[in-house]
Amino acid sequence: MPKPQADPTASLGLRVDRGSPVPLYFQLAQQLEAAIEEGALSPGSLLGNEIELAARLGLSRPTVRQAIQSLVDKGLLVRRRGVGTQVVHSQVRRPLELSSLYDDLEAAGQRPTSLVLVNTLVPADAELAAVLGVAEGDDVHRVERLRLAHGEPLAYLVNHLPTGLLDLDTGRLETTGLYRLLRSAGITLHSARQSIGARAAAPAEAERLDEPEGAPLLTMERVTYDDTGRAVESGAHTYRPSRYSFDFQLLARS
Amino acid sequence: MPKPQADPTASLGLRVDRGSPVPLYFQLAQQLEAAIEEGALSPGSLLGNEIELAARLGLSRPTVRQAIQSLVDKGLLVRRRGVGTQVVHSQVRRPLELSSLYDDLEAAGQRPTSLVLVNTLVPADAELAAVLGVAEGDDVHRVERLRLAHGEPLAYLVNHLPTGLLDLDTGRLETTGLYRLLRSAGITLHSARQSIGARAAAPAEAERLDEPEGAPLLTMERVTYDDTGRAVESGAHTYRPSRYSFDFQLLARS
DNA sequence: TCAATCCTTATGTCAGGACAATCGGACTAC
DNA sequence: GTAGTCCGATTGTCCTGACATAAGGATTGA
Repeated sequence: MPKPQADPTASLGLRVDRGSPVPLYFQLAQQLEAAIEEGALSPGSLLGNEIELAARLGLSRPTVRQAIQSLVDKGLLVRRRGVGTQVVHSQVRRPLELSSLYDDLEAAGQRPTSLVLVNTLVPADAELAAVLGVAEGDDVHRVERLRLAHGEPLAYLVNHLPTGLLDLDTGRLETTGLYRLLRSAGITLHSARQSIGARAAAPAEAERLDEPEGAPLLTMERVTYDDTGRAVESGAHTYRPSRYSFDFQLLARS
Repeated sequence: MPKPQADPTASLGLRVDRGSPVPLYFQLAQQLEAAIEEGALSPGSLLGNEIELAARLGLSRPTVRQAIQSLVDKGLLVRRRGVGTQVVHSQVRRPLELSSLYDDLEAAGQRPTSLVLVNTLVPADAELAAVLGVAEGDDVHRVERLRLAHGEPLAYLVNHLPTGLLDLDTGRLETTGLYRLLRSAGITLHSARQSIGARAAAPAEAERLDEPEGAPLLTMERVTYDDTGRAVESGAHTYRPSRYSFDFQLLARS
């Protein structure tokens, strides 16, 4: 007896363009992701088997698997051997990214502004030299910024960068994020080591952020590396906890 | 002229056991990872091309690629078309995991202890019912714990769980972490939504954690989902920032 | 009625081959 | 000398085919 088990991908109008330079598996992954995002593939529904899907699209099974796997890695799908592939119905789907505060705020529609307080060269002390991988006493960029949202101070950002990577134009620092500057200088960001904590505001910090002395502050220290393992940035940030918190989603790795 | 360009994987004594039920790509990935970890493959060195490696091990290229890709996903390797595969030389390699505070402390050799203050059933209020996906007024587990390290209070943990998933034995809660209990109950943890912030300690909180009133506290709120998208746990934790911070490594997703 | 066994179905693993795209160095032409 | 071009090396993409493994339901047996 033929099961009337509808394959939800059948009615999606999926198609791939073999003339496009975009890889086939990527085209498929994008279309599936869009379908999930807009609800055309409802959470919890089975996806219909890979073989059929491959046949329907005129693709090979490995290609289809590669597309599906990329969505599994993103946490959108779950595969079960012997059962099928299922749309996970998670509330939020924002993964933890290597993103800058600026981008985060902009995405949240907060219209962030930056005030560059300091943009200069300083000799690296021992600790800074160690994390950035330069010699002690070598010049490094030092940037201090105040990030505002809706005209209110939100965070105080101190960053150090090795010289020679990019030219830190104060004007551009005020209109965009540091990560975006790094990327547009041809640097491939690879990983970052972060530490998030809290402490009481020292007098100078308190004044900068318009908080009372001793108020709790959220702190983040970070070192960012490019794909060669070279440290490209180190930062020490303090946030007003009433205006900012770190929100993100974790995925269980396999 | 033959290039005397030594393939560092040649001298590693790599071998796979076809009789083992462990997938071949996984065996290879483990051996490569071990070699990187112990320094046999030095940071920055090229890995030698996939074709040769496959031939040497008697594997097909897709299998070797799968092994390498898994290490790329972990951030240990970087591939460059036309160049080769390179060991990234990063300082730390701990990824951000879906791990419990208990496991983290244990891994750090801190010998954590737990004090279960409350372990009972309470009716879910509107907010809790919404995040856990139960009806308002339904009974849910409520667990309050104090986590100690070296006899000093470290964190105060409040968790809520739907009923019917597992039996929360107070004794086991004191000797292990909540995540481990969930996993051993056959629940596959899939993702978690986290929010990390800070605030001043209220009088009751301050006393529990042995901090002065108004002291800064690090806070974390979390909802954990299993692979069907069902919420299996929700927690509100407060940490003493002098004793704990969130340390982790982020990877740029492709 | 209940438990063990078989069967179907789907994903997981692996092989071997082909061609394209890209990087970097060497070579060439101006 | 300098810029453009070619070329070899290596990974990226894609194909076909095969068998293994696990999950779940159906069947069969006590």
